[in-house]
Amino acid sequence: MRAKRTRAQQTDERRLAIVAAALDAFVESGFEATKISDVAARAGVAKGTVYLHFADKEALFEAIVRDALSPVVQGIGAISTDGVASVRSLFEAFALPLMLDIVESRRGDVLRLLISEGRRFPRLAEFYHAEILTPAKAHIQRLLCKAVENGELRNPGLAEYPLLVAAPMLMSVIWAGLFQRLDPIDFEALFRTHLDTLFMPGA
Amino acid sequence: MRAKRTRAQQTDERRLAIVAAALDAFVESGFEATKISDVAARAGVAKGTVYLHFADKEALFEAIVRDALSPVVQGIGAISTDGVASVRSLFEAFALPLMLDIVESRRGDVLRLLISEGRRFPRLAEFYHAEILTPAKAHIQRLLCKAVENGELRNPGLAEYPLLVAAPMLMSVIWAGLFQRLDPIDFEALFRTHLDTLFMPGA
DNA sequence: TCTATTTGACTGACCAGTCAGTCATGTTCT
DNA sequence: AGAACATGACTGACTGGTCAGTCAAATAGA
Repeated sequence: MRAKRTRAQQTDERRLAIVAAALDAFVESGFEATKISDVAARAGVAKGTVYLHFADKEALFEAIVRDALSPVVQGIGAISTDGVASVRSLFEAFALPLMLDIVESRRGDVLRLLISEGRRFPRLAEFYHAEILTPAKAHIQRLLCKAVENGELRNPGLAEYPLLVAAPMLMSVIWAGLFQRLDPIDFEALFRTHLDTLFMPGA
Repeated sequence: MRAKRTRAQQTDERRLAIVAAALDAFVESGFEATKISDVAARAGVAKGTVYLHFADKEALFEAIVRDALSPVVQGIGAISTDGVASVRSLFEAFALPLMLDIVESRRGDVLRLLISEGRRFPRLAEFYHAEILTPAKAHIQRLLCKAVENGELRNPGLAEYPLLVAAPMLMSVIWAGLFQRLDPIDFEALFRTHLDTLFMPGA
């Protein structure tokens, strides 16, 4: 039994199929090496159809990266610091699963894609910086300041460099993409050791 | 006054010119987008000449990355731990300048290139892993063990994860490539804060 | 029927890699 | 020494193939 669909719905579905196919293809091959005909084939659509939805290859690329990243933008402010015993427990409860998800999921692929192609797409780098990095930095910084208040941080100066807290995640994403098959790493243990380094012992 | 050159010398010079030009071109545009004709033009040489020295575009790419990375291999074992007061001072004396050099020099460009193209060139990823990462990891680990003996490390468990020590460098390289122009970072201060986090205070 | 949507063959530009020919350099002979 | 010859490094026009983007024709919905 086949559900009836309006034309508008079909069009939307096609667009989503194209976006999903394009994400796979770009992640797999990078921008230059990805063929629009291949994206179309994966989406079960003719090449021309891709051009009904996106002006050109660059527009398609930027659209899928923005789409994939937008949910992250939403989630960044979600963690509340109110009435929480320790900042470390917050990190363990939220940052650790988030990191493991990013490293192992499609989001990690997108991050790698951005790192690889960012220089050729400065607008994308700007978008990422403005919409994700800056809020994320501010959020981490807020948490770190709270941790300093609580006397949880071994090095209070860390509050000025939230990027140092995030660096192991970036490294893990890159490692997962390039070396995990040669030399597997236990990312969870790595991240826990990182927390042990940041926070006072015996909390 | 023009020095006389033998044929062999001229050939060598041309080869070097091609390698240098190719490095610039690949760093600037990535593997796919780089045109051999452009490499040739930059080297002041005809396109065919490039193919007298390198079998194809991939061979040229691998050659320049290996060439650029080999000096790093040499230098890794050079730091001695004998009769040094503190491991931290060793890091400050050697690792900090090394890191600043990598972040700001051509070596950083090559590292970014490797991160971007590594998935498409597994042999290169393997080479980098075997010749650089593994020895570097072992070396850092040796230093960390010594630091544990000295009671210098705030978190002795860190000795199991030398990558955590290197993560800020990787992050800096990526930041330098993508965001430094939007949002400059003082890499030296960042790295010093990193050291403050790793080592006991008041050393 | 008539219109909006989709299709895929087609075009034009582009580029990796080739190869027949050139010529500077090095070698041998007188 | 100097002329005649041999070498092979270098050149760049050319080939074969690829692919982004177009558009006239086919198709499916209203």
